[in-house]
Amino acid sequence: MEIRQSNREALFEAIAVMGKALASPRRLELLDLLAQAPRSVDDLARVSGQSSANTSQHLQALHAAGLVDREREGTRMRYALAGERALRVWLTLRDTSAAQLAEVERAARSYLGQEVDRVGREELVDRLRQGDAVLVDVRPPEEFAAGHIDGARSIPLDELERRLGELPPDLEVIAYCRGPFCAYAHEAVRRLRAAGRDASRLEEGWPEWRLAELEAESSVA
Amino acid sequence: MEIRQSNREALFEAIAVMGKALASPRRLELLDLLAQAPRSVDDLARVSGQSSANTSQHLQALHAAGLVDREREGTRMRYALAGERALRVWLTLRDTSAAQLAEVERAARSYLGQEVDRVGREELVDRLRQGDAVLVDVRPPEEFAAGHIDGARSIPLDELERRLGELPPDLEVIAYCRGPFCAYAHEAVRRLRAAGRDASRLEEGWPEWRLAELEAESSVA
DNA sequence: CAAGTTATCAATTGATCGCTTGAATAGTCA
DNA sequence: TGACTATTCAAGCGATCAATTGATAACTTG
Repeated sequence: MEIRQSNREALFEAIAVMGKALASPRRLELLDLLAQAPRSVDDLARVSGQSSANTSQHLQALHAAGLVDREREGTRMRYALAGERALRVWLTLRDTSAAQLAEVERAARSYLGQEVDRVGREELVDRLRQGDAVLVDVRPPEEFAAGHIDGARSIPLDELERRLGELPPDLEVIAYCRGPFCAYAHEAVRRLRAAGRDASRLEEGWPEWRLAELEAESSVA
Repeated sequence: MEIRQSNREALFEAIAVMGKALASPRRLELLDLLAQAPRSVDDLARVSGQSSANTSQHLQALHAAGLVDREREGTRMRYALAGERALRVWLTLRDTSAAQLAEVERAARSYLGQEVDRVGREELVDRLRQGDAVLVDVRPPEEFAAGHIDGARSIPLDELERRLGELPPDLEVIAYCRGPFCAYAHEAVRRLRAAGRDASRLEEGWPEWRLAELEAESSVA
């Protein structure tokens, strides 16, 4: 009886190991970055503006919680999200907190700036099939290289104005980035509009698209 | 630029509010109980073996994180899981930790005892349609009253032997309980087998069944 | 092998968390 | 109104956590 109870406690304690990993804003930021592409420790440290030592510690915590994998690559360590499951945990937490906590909504709106026109997944597919829109991935090129929506072309946000000429002038531009809480696509649409182009953003980003693909595959199989 | 950064940090901090709520084994246990049925504070305190004050504090933390709702009911406060979203967060965390962390698997096996035959959702539906099995909910009656699988009959675990006669002797008994990490159905099957009955357990419990129903509804709509 | 890079470790500090205890509050019912 | 119950509050203590700093270890390249 006593044994039963301690086993039960041990079970919740073991689950809480993963919960604890989700309790720090820094670690969530690392998960968010890793959802785009695998990266090295000090790459992540630089992008997230933290010290290497601190970043390394957080990555080890995420690893111990089963949320990220790691692999030596010569002199550096390559960290990556631990598969579809880890991605689903992060997106579920993010979306649920956005739905349930007014403060998340508020912080997101404040970070993203003025809202712009947006299209959903099905509308995007239709538009591309009809050929009256072009899909642009405005994330940094390494992230595009690590994976992107089929049919997208890569124009990082900071090259957008310079490379406007590459975009067929008669087509609407649909931009996407890291996800619904990433400011890149919003900013891209605002700049495209300022340049006189017809533009809108895809509601979701690459991680959401990819998870949907993975889930569609496994439900077929 | 600075403003942008602080907004971005604020966003992750706001999301981490929900993450922090998932960082304590006690709170996870409360979520697990609330996934079965709404309950009052000291009901939860009694069932989870904690002091009322401590339980109340944890429930307030879960409430502040948007994971549980509460409502006054006369002299007591009725806490309930905050809808489908909160349920999905908890089940996702639980299942992902079980898949990714060996320690969770180990703790679960140790808590559940010897494995018994099990059937999946589709098999259950087939068997019930064919009429060669009877579905039994072995959870406490309050939980059955708060919601159960359509077609199930309620026989709480501690009344099982006494009420064996209620079960048609020529049918296999399929038992279910709070979920895959609840020991009731396992124990019920072992006792039924010991009594000479053909028995197996449903792989999932009521919360998983309910979430699947809710998701099916919303994907149709 | 030596120099340089990348990652981790170890020790420390201040902050936060978890739980207990005892008191205060809100609501019910005789 | 007064006794009673359920819940919350407030203070306090020990444990854990987050971040910094400086040192160490692992690996590559010249």
